[in-house]
Amino acid sequence: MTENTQQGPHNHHEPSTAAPADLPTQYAPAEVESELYERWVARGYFEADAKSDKPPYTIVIPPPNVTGSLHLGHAFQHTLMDALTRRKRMQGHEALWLPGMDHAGIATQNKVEQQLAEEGKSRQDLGRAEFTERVWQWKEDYGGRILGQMRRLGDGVDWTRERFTMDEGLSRAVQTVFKRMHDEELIYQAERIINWCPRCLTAISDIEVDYQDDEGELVSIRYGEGEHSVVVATTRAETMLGDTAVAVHPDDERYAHLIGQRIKLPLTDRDIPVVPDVHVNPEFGTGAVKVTPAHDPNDFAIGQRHQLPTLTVLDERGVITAHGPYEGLDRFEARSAIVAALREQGRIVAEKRPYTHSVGHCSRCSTTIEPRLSLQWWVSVGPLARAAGDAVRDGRVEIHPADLSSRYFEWVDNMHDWCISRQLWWGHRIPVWYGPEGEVVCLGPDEQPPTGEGWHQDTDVLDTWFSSGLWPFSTLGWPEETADLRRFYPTDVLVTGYDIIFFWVARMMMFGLYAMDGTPPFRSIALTGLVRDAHGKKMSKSFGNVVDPLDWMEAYGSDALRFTLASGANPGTDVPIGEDWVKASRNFANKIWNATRYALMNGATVRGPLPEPAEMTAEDRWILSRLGAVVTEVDGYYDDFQFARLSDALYHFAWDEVFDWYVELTKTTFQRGGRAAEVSQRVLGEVLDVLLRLLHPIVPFVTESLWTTLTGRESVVVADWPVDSGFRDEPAEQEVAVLQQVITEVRRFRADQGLQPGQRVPGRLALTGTPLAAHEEAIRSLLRLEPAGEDFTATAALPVAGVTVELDLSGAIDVDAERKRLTKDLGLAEKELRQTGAKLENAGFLAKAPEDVVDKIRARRVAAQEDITRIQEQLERLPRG
RNA sequence: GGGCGCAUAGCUCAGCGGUAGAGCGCUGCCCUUACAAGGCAGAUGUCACUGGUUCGAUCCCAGUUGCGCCCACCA
Repeated sequence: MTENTQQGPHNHHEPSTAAPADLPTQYAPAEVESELYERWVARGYFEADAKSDKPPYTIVIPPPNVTGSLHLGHAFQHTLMDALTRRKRMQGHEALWLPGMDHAGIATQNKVEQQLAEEGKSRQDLGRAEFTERVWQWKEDYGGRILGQMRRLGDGVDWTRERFTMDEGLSRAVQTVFKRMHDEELIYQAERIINWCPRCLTAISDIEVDYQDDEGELVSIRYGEGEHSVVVATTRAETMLGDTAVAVHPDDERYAHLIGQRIKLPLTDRDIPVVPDVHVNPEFGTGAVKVTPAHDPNDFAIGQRHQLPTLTVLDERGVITAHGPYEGLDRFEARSAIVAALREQGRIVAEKRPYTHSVGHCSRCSTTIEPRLSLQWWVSVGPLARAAGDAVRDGRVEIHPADLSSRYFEWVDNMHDWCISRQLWWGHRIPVWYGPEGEVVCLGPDEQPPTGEGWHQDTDVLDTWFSSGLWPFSTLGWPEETADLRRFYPTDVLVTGYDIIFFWVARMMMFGLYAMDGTPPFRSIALTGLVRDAHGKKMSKSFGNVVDPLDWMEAYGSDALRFTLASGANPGTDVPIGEDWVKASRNFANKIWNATRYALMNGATVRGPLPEPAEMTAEDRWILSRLGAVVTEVDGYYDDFQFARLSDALYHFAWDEVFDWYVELTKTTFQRGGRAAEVSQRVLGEVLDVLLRLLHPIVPFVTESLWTTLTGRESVVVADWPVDSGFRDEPAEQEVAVLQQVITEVRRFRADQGLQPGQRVPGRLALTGTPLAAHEEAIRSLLRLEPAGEDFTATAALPVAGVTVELDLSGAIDVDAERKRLTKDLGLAEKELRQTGAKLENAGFLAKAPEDVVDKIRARRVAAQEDITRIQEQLERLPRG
């Protein structure tokens, strides 16, 4: 903790012990949330102290793009990360949740270029320096938007440690890693076929290419003449201008006579060789393939095997550069023009036919990718990827849920070298300088560039994921040996989507292991699914089902959104969300609000020691017993990132057990007053105190408002996380279970009889000698039973679990309704009797089933028999209709 | 082409060898002095299909069908 939370001006008690009556009857989130958040920040609750002696707990945020705004996916992951850090902070850890943003090279550059285009300008018009200046300005203007949204969500991040992938410290980290890897030849320059986006005008890596099935046309073209001819098939006819061979399978007898021969390439004055290559599939098409080494990765490989020349015929914008009639045509125009010309020459042997094939598109702008031969920088991933795989394989890093680790392995075990250079202007410039004599110098962060004529820096920048990959340690000060780095690295858990395993997770693993001497960047990886709409459909602009989380937060409160997201968070699975569900969560928050308000009005308190169990009623002991169990249950779920289950457990415990049953059962105790009331008031205070603390990480705002009011203390943010008291009371739990059963049964009877819920009915309770004797008053109150008068004649008797309840309905009983209900129940009980009987007569079952299961079946049979007897008695007692 | 996952109430999803669960929705009654954003009671399922293992299968195994996702150098 920082000085803010220690003794000091901020430590005074807020005037938070408002009289309960002052609390409005409905929770109004919008009014309190932002105020509470700013108070937390001002008090420094979220600031981590590297010098503290508490055990550290660290999460670095997946840095959102500066260009972006908060979408539901962020809100979802942030809710989980916030809950994890808030809980650990309450558990006494030095919890650091480190925020920041990613410069998002290509995405941001595109955005600013779009803006320029609206002004009729291009980045070239501005020049590199002015353009990057403009991007920085843009970042200043819009980049902080998402940070404001994070505050709205309640993200308890340490704002004093906010980082940006392009800030100075992170740039030093980038340069340091680059130089070290360059010197160790893990980074190298090579000319290869890369994925080129003719619109973004840059290379992109394999995973930045989205493949879609596109309708293309497969045309078959005859190369050469007569005996010396061969038919090839292609979907990219325009690349034929760059063909430097035709390849056939070496064993393909159809073409044996051509191997080693040269044939005429149509539309050109060139002859190209026919080469044998085992990678040609004789079954596909004609079994002969045109080879364009400069414009196709496979062809490039064939070219290398046969020392074929590479002939570039398309420029960076996808325009034909080959001399001749097609020069200057766009690749798609050239395609039609060339097919037309070939047809005219009678070289199209089979008419072109529709052909669906997978075509790569730029993931940033959807432009069709053009494979292109060019000189780029690469990371040699072999040893790094192996280490990244091993760290998970040997258990140093755990992936949750475990079955998604196969996706991780699939990637790291088959990784190709990573193209890291981008022909962009926005990003970390490659720290390599070229001299006039062909010198190549890679510089570290403190080294001065060479001076003198003819020296120039590489013009490319690094893939944005290069700096993201350093995030877990660069944000903590690396390469400096900072206190933060020593204290908070490695981080405890990475919370991110399974869709980003390749882009980010694997790369952080590689870089972390490499730069931090084999220490993986996190202990656990908690993978989340994607947020989808209420029908499980992907949210996308084209569907029109995208929701701005701010809208829902404004309407229902941040807590409601957070609780909804947490409730849907089953590890690694997608989360559907709809407005109705957020409403339901808002209702839950309101329920918490009102239940606490009621409790305060009835004297619930946290003051003084908890009374001895001997002084408590059964319901007091029951709810405390359940409370302890819930604490342990919730802790278990946190350990496995089971947010849906812990939310569900808390929801039902709070609403069903505490708010419905316990609160209702204690009403008569409170009315009666006395010592019993004091005991229950203290118990209710205890239950709410613990419950609000348990709920706080998920719904921080409403719990803060209520907890400070309830306890008069500073803030639940810095309260202790509840510990299971260990108190359990099995008899009390059973007693309350019977009580619930009796009450429910009578209520059902009343409902069936059409009695108004408020209508008082003379009733007689035979409770003496049963465990429920002490509950008579509560039962009478809940069931609206009046004392029976002189002329009481029972017309209905409901024996449940040994308790008999008789009601005098003054002859007004609806016999038909009651007979119908009883007959139905009788049928069910008889069925149960048959089924359990069959089981217990089954020798195999008795021999092999575990004892507790057999006992359970026996108990069920006994219960069924009792039910039958009881129901039959009741049926007999009914007046004839 | 390779790999993975899913099929459970009207909808969205939990569960998982031993009496089918939740939320929302639905039906009926109720503005009961905490809450109508609420209370009480209730209805609703060949747990995709076919076989197998088992005393017992929604759950395990095999196959079928239908969806979804990931990977791949589909000329």
